[in-house]
Amino acid sequence: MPRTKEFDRDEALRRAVEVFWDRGYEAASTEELLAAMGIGRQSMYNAFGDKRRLYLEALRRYQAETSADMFERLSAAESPLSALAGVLLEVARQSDDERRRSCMAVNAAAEFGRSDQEVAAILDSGSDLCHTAYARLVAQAKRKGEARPDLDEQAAARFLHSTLVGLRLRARAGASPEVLHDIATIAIDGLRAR
Amino acid sequence: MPRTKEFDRDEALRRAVEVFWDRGYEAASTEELLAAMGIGRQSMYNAFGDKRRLYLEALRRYQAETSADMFERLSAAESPLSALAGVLLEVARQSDDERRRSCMAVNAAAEFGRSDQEVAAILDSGSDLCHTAYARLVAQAKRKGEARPDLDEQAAARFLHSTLVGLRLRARAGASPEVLHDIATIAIDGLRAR
DNA sequence: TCCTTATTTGACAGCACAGTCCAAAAACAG
DNA sequence: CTGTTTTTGGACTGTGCTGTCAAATAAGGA
Repeated sequence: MPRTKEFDRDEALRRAVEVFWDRGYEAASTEELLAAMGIGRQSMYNAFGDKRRLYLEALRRYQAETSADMFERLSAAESPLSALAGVLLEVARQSDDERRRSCMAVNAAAEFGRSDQEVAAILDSGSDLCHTAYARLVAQAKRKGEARPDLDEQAAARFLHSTLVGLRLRARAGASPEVLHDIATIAIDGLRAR
Repeated sequence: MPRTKEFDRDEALRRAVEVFWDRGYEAASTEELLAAMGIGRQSMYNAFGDKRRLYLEALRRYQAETSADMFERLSAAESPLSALAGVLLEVARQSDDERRRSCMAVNAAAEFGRSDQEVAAILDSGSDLCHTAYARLVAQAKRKGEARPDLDEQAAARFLHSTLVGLRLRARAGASPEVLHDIATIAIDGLRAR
């Protein structure tokens, strides 16, 4: 029987996510990655293929985890609109302690645009998931009378998604939690029925 | 007397902006830059110092030009709120023909975060300029009764800035003009007095 | 104990990159 | 035409990068 692996693949990937999240794809060197993952060169190439595949896997994992978090937060709230507000405000809150890393997916979109098909596909699927969730909540909010009755759910969902992206990039650019709080508040207030 | 320069420094910088805008700082190689600028290696090093200084100069120039455009657009409109709407909608319109490059400043913010002090300073000054312009227009809109009277001008200005950033990144991520149009419309409608 | 098989380790190849050096060309004053 | 001064182009340097290779190592099964 062969020698057994000495490292935990999942844990190593988790640490690779951190590095890519901080530094992006290009700026993250393999040596930096290996140091953070705590494994040797060849082990990484054996387990993940190459830097690019490691990145794709890291991006998929990041998206899966963060969207799971978000969906949990969306379903836990007492009302649809406050659930959406909660998600936006959470980003504003996180931006301080989370070392201003923004969101790995937002960074990926900025770094690659649509130049990389696989990256674009991963990001698109994540965006779609968010979009449907937002649209459903907006519809609920309308039914409950929380949101303006004339609101187009699809358009509002697109707006919310864009707002989150903007929030995260403003956070990366150094905006303070108060600034981000303002942004989130105005965005939600604009949807509210008055 | 010395030999006279064979190239137009301004034109060369203009072309460097295009390359950095498309590809960012890291991904733009000097050879790519030189080819686009139409000059030799040594000429670039003589005229601009090095790649980093060229980038900083390109970023400053980009910001000066695009904000001049925006201010013109903001002052030309018939009403404050429609001026703001015009700016947002212009981004939505541009995103098609402009080869999905988003905005060089947004890309720079994503690429560098706050890791580069000089880049951050350039971006901050641009953001400040936008912010004051937006705040003034929101105040005007309130006075004219176009905007909600309870609106906080500073917060609304922050919101508008974040919305623009979001729009541009969504454009880079591949959002269609219709999607961007929706985002812009909902954002402005949220500020409007009803 | 020895053999098979997979992982680890360290060294190394190949490449692309930013930046430098130097000789040749070009412009103009005298 | 000559001398001075700057630009120019091409070759070159050194460095850092990703990815590979081969030998050493570990873990069981025969």
